[in-house]
Amino acid sequence: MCGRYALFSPADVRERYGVVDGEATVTYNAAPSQSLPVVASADPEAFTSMEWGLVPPWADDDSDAFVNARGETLREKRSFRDAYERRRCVVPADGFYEWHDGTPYYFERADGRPFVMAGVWEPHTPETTQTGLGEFASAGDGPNRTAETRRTFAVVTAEATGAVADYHHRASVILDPDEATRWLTADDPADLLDPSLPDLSVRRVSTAVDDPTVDRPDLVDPV
DNA sequence: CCAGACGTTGTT
DNA sequence: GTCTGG
DNA sequence: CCAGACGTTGTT
DNA sequence: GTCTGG
Repeated sequence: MCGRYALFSPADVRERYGVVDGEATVTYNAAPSQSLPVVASADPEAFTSMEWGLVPPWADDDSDAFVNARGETLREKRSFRDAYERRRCVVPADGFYEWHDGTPYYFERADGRPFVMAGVWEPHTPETTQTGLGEFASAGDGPNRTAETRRTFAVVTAEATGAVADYHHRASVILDPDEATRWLTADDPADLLDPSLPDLSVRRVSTAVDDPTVDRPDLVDPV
């Protein structure tokens, strides 16, 4: 956890978490490297698209991207400290998937409501690549054009509690609306990093979810 | 001092 | 076995 | 998280 | 960029 989730009630997320701007597309199979809606501390009332897989400030490319960041050490680790201090975010979801002995399970809140997971984000500007060939350099952009800056994020994890602990020892940090506001606006909301999960229900789902390119509503149906 | 790491997950 | 791509 | 690739030569 | 290891 957490390496796959679903988000299909963005309107409910808006209502519960006070998100008034931005777009959020529905997905039943959100996977790392995809562009997904998050809410960033810089703009706590809007969905913003970011790529799942935080590229640390010192890294040149995606090969050092991190899907998760451990809450226990988030404040100290070089890869995440700066992001924790200045660039937190929350990641909206209706539920998440967990694999156990090769079988996928879907977890959602017992009350069926969507929630948000604690995250951190980091901007990443790819190395400007020089072709050295005039015929390519003249194809629209100046030779010293700054490459497009991407925004990348990681989901914060903690020790699993409750039903999830029977399946995995790690789980995403889930925040209720008040906690989400604090995560996005407080100076040092370290107390939120030692959470207990809300009541969750779990059900076995189809192995169709294994393939991260498959996206359809019945992925969350019980089997 | 410089070199090299810098991180997470699970390991049916 | 390990890395990349989604 | 899982799935799928993982490579070379010369090439009109 | 910054920290750790040697």
